[in-house]
Amino acid sequence: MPTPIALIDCNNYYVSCERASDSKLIGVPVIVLSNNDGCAVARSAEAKALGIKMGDPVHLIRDKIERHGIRVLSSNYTLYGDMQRRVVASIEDYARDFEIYSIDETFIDLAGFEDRDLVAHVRAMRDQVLRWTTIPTCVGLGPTKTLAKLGNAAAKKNPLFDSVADLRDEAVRAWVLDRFAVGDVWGVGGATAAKLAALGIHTAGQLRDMPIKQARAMGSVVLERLVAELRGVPSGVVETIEPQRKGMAVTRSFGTPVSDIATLMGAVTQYAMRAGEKLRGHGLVAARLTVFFHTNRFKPDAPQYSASRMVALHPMTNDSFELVAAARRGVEHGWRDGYAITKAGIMLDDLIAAELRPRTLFEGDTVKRVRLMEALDSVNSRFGRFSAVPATQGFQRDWKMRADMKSPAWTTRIEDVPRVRA
DNA sequence: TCTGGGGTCCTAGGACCC
DNA sequence: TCTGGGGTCCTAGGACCC
Repeated sequence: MPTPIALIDCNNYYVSCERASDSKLIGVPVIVLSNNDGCAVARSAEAKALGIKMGDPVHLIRDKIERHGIRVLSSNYTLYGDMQRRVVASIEDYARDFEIYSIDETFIDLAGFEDRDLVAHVRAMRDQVLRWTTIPTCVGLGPTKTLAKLGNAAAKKNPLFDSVADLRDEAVRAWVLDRFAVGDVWGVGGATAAKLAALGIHTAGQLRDMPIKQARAMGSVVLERLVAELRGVPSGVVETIEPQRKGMAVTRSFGTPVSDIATLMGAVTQYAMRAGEKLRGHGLVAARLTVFFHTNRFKPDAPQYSASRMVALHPMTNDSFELVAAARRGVEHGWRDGYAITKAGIMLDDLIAAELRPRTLFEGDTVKRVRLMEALDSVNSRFGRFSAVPATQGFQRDWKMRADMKSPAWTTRIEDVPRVRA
């Protein structure tokens, strides 16, 4: 019998975080938007009931928002990150090992707790999260990660479960799988769901019963493992040590389109500066940088253009100015006049720990540059991001993304902490 | 009349996730 | 006017080598 695994997942996470700080948002329909205020990425139960879907572009649901008085917020990642820390702290007593899977989900390895009533155990855990953070959660229990995830989804959807579904129980598991759409299974996306449908496979139960060889032929080892997991045979474990990161990106859509190279250079310079800061924050160096930019793909009638240029970084580096120089070279090579660019980004690949980086013969004075970067980071951390920037970044940032309805940094900036009148 | 087989490394692109 | 950002993993195919 495999070790039981639990998945705890916060309900409507971004909305719940906003409600933790502003009680006026409780009981009314609320949505939180993606970066650039583009689409709805979190919805309260009330907003879901009004038919707002995940990923709905906000400009297409304007009338609904006004008609029902839906509260709309820009995303506030500082707040969500800080709240995550608090959620994890509330879980710690209930698990010896866990894997933080995303900003609102954690897998828990329940090895060593098997002699307990695990349903009571996870109920106590979610009570603790609620008490300490006000954030409601659901929990799925199962012999594999896929089944824990599926149980979590069932607990969310079906009120019968009262927020906790235990799929270790064979009868419960079979009942849930037969009613669970195959496209909602973790790891089955649109492309795979379409192929499965052509074979008459529409439920998680049918996928579980698919011949393993056929699964392999259709969706390679990925689908093969998935079928095994649905049968209760683990093919992945709870990863308790954080893996070495392989790549890193800073990409943004523009608030208004950009049609001249100087402005694009300004934006890309800022992204490269930020990418350098992220690299140093993780103690890493990169071996290559890719810069890309493109026009608006949602407007097929407008002239389309897309460029992507890879630049090798040798020696490997996390020096912001080297990254900026590489990125600017890439933009120069890829630029064409006459297009309205709406998005650009920097990607860094082949990362390794800075102290493991290979040395080269002609490095110059790296000590000075390292100290310069340290000074830059400390200025920006003390006086706010982008206090010290290269002039090439420009001062007119007309392209910067929209975030018109962002809540204050309630929990992380002293001026924003709410006051309570005595 | 006849033109190998097998291995590694790298990259691009697809699919999926939250 | 207006459609996010940041990741992972896998495979196919080309280049190269002996």
